[in-house]
Order: sequence, then C-alpha cells, then structure tokens
Amino acid sequence: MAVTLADVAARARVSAATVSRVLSGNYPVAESTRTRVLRAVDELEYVVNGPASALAAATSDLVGVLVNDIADPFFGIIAGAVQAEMVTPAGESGRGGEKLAVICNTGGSPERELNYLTLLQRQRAAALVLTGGAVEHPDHAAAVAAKASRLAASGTRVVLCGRPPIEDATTLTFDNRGGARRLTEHLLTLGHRRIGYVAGPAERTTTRHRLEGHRAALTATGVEQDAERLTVHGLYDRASGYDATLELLRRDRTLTAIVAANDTIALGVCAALRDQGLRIPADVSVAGFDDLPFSADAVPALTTMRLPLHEAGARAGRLALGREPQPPGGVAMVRAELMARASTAPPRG
Amino acid sequence: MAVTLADVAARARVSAATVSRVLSGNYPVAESTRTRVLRAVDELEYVVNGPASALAAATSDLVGVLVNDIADPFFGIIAGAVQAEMVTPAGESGRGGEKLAVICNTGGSPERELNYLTLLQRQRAAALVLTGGAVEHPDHAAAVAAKASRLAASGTRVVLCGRPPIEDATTLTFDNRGGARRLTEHLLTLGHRRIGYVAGPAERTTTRHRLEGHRAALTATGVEQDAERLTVHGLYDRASGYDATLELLRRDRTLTAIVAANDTIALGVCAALRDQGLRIPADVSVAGFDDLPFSADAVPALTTMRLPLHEAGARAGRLALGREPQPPGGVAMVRAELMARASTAPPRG
DNA sequence: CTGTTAGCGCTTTCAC
DNA sequence: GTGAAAGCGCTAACAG
Repeated sequence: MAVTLADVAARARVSAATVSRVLSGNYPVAESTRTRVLRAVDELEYVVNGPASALAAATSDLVGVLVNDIADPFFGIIAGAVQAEMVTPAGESGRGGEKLAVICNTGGSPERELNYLTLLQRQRAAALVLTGGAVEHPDHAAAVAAKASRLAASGTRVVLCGRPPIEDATTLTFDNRGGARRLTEHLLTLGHRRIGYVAGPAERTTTRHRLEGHRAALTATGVEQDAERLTVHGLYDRASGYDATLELLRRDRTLTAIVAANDTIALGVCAALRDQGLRIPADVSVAGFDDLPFSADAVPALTTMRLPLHEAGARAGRLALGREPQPPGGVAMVRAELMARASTAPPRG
Repeated sequence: MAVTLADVAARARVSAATVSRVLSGNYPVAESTRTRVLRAVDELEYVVNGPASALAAATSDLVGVLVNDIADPFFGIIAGAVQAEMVTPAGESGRGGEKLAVICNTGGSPERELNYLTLLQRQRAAALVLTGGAVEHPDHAAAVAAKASRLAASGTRVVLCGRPPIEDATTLTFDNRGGARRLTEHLLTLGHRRIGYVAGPAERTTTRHRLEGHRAALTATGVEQDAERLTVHGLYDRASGYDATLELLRRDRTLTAIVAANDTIALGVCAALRDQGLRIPADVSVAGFDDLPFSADAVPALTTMRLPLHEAGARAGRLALGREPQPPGGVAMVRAELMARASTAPPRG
C-alpha cells in the first residue's frame, strides 16, 4: 500500500534519512538536495505514514480536545478556537507544527470521558485539552486525575479549560462562582427578592459553582430563606429550562425573576414564561450565563454573564502546544462580565 | 516510556503474539491463558501503543469528521451523531470497535479542508466523513475528489453527508433544492409575491441549491422578475442576516416576506426587522432552513425546513464503519420537511 | 552535509 | 493453542 520514504529516497537518489530530515525540517540539508527531495515527494505524491513516524519518534501530532456536548455552541466555540491555534504560524517550515486537533464528544458521560482518555493515550497524543465542567463523582474524579498524571508523566501536555484545577495540568478556570454572584447581585440591586434558579445537572462542577455564587449573593442580602425551594435542577438544555420554569411557577407564582444556569436554559425559561402569559421583563426578569451568540438576539435581549469562550479556547490551544508561558501556579482564572440587557428590569410595583 | 506488550507477555508468562491475540480478540486463545493475560494487562495498566499497532496492521482506528464550522449547531449535531455511532455496541469484545472519531473544523476554508484530508491520510484513518456544503471552486473540487479517490483506494471509507456525490464515496445528500422550493411555495401559497432572499456564501453548493429551489418556486408562479434584485448574499451567520435585511429593505421597502438560507441567518433577519419597527409576521413573514433547536423557541416561532441532522449524522457514521448497507448507487437523499410555524402568515391587505 | 545502522511496539505468517 | 521470527515505515544516534 502506497509509496514510502524509501521510494522517495530512491527517486531523489539520497538516503531515507535525508528525506526524513528534509521533511521534518529540523536539520540542515543542502539546498540542492532539498529541492530534489521535495520534487520527488511531489511527483510520487508521497504522504508521510503518521503511525510509523509516531512510533519511531515516540510522539504523535495528535492533540485531543474533550467536550461535554459538541452540539452546544458553548463547546463548539471553545473547541473551534483550540483547533484554530493548531495551524502552523506563517513562516514556519511547512511540516513542523501541523498538529491534528481532534474533538471528542463525551456527552457528559464519565465512562466515555475515560474511554476517550484511554483512546488518546493509546494514540500517544501530544497534548490534551479537557473542556467544560467536570463530573464530581469522587471515583471518577480520581480516575481522571490518575489518567491525567500518567499522561503528563509520559510527556503529554494536559490543559484544562473551564474546569477546576488538578495536579499535573495547566488550568484555565472560569469564574463561575464570582460571575454568578455578580449576576444575582444585579437582580437584587434592581429590587428583586423572590428569585427562582434553574440549575444544571447536580453533579457538575460548573453547576455547583454557579449555584454557590447565586446563593452567596442572596445570603449577603439576607434573602436566602427560600433559596432551596426556588431552585430546580435539570440538564443544560432548553427543554429543561422550560420544564423547570413551570415547576418554579407551581412552587411560587409570585417570583419576579429567574436566573438560569446558562443561556440555553434561559431560552427555555423565556419560552415557558411566555406560554404562561407572563411578560419579560415586565412580569418576570430572566438572566442567563455564557453570552452565547444567540443571546444578544433573543427577544428581549438576554441579560447574561459573558465568558470569553473563544479567547479561552485559543489560549488553551497555545498552552497545549507550549506556545504560551504557564500562568503562575499553573492556574489562571477567566473572568465573566455582566451584560445587562433588556430581559432584566426592576420588579413591577 | 511506559509498559509494552512484551512486559505484559513476560508477566503473563506467554509470548507477545498471544497477548496480541487476546487483545484483538480475533483468534482462538485458551480461556485460562486469556484470563491470565487480561490480569497482567490490568495489573500493569497496559495501554496499547496505537501508532505501533497501526503501523503493523496498516490501519488505524481513527475516523475523521470534517465540518465547516463546529461552533454552528448544524455541524455540532451532525458531528455529535457520527461520533456517537463509534462506540462499541454492547456485547462486542471490548477492543474491536473502539474507533476514535475526530472532528476537524475547516472553517469553510478549502486549504484547511485539503490540509485535514492530508493529515488524516497521513494517519491512515479508517474512514472519513465530509459534512456540509462543498466549496464549488473547480480546482478545489478536483483536488478533493482526487484525495478522496486516493483515500478510497487505500482502503479508507469515504462518506459524504450534506454535499453532492463524488466518485468513490458513499453520499447522503440533503434535499436542499426541493426543500427550498417547497418553503417558498409555502410563502407563495400564503399570498406573498414580493419575497426577499438572504443567501449564504456564493461558492457553496448548499447556497446554490437552496437558492435554485427558491427561484424555481418563483418561476413556477411567474413572479421571478425581481428575484435577482431581492437576493443578497452573506455568510451563514446571524450578522449577515441582519445586514442583508437592511439592504433588502433599502432596495424594496414593500416586500412582505424574507426567506433566509438557514435558521441562523433568519435570526438576524428577525432582529433587523424588529429594529426597523416591522412586526413578524404581521408586516413581514420570515422563514429559515434546517430547524435547529433554537428555531422552535424563537419569537415568533420560526417557520423552517426541518433536516433530520441527527439521523443523517448517525447514518453517515454507520456507513463509515461499514455497519449499514450502501444505498443504491451509493447515494441517498435526505428529505426536508416543512415546519410551518408562527413567523409566516398571509401578507397584510 | 549525508549515509549506515538500529530499533520504536505491534501484528502476523509459519512452524510446532 | 502457542511461540518464533520477520517486518510495518520511519527516526535518531553515530560515523564519516
């Protein structure tokens, strides 16, 4: 099957080693030889055998990117940004940086996450980027940490983006707690006191941190008494937001605001409120989190906490390639910014 | 670096060959030996060296999935569905089907598409799924076709999902032309005659087919005279929809409906109309294409053509694995279904 | 600057 | 049912 290095070498009348050197560009080769080799490569339409090269060099050009749900733009944006960083910067020798960033969709399942980790370890991936909230089950957390350590030990760079730090990994955490707190403070400042909260799946770090920030704001203002009753958990999707809103209204028809754990949920919240004949924000204010592209276009435009997902992903990509210096302590925090828009207003009366 | 097959063999007191056989499960091995080997694997935490195995076996367990824009849920949904098909069906011997489906984001750039194709060829990918509209530049189309043929010749299964057929590849086309036609017919039936069209980038097959379908409907009704003037091209994103709408209104303030090349654009269209003080659908009807999850939640709910993206992606995945019979002629068409919702209504007056 | 020489870790005939 | 041995195609010392 297919033309090999040796074929190219024969054609260019040099040794295989020389061809290899020309191709990897990391070793001086006479200009004349180089062009001769390159021409042979072209004529033969030679394509390097990745596995063979990975085996010999004990490292591959694969970079794994794990995401919880690739159909969710939150992850799509991050993953796209990571991948965009993999292209060789102009002016580098063609081959060098041609990493293949591969996006793996865990669907939020711990088993599949571990499975992908093994698959990537098997491929001897050059680096790994784990994105999004982590599942908090202790066994699983330990398993992931162990795998990460083993990978790091074998030379794979591990970068975390949007989840809490673990040992042996560089981490970009999102300020979910602080952001959530500021968001709820915004609502409190507007005068809201009965605020519903639609949380994500219970066992995710992102879910917990955002909920904690929300509660912290309530507590600081002394209105935390009903917090438990006014919280409903669901998935990070639109349908959960819809259902949770109906449940919240059932529990307390008098609430004047609902905070959603993310923008996608917020969309469902809005839909449910409208279906119940409630106006936004006249009757109920709504806020989300993330500031996905559609949020500014929602009607009314959604108040939310903006997370610079693209920038974070790009930085994670550079860290994975070792193209950007480690943050102090290996951990950097990405801040969230309040985008106060039309979906929040002072409560009526 | 790391424990190898030989280590496992030593520990289990068998030969390397036997360990290999146990692991790949495609050869009879005595039960007692098998368990002994498996235990050794466990104790040593052995992980197969993918590159080595790929080299020796001349095939890898990588499956490439190319998408135009991973931040767009259209592609996220398809890619996620493809990837979900890669998991080993319950009851199979652990190792067998553990394919690694890797998602590659071309950003719609021909160079990057070709680049990924080469990267995947280099990795000796087991299969390839190309999704979404193709770029119509003749040189590029030829280059892609050539690469596809070469890949197919070397045993890589090539599957197309949502783009026109090429030789040596199994294809799932989307009925963009027919769908677009039916959508515009829906508007015509409602009584609209002055219909604006916001198209995607000019050189994409998807763009062209949808536009052709639209025009075909107009022509059949004899109202095609202004079609050219009432068409504006842009990207497949919200901002383009917004800008294009302003341009359309500038050209003809009397139009009563706008068809967008996809739902994301339609969102921008709606935003622009609202900003111009126009009501939907009272003043202007709006229609999209794809039926992405957010479309049903838009206000008003968006009339659109539903494409079964998840099903199509899943099927593409199975075809890539050879788990589903080839459609007759290697080409199957995925139909679009009209979802008539609140954003379209008869024109006023 | 270029060629020679060993492997990298696994799969796979081919014997036993 | 299991072992021995010969590569798969490439890289990386090491000479020259």
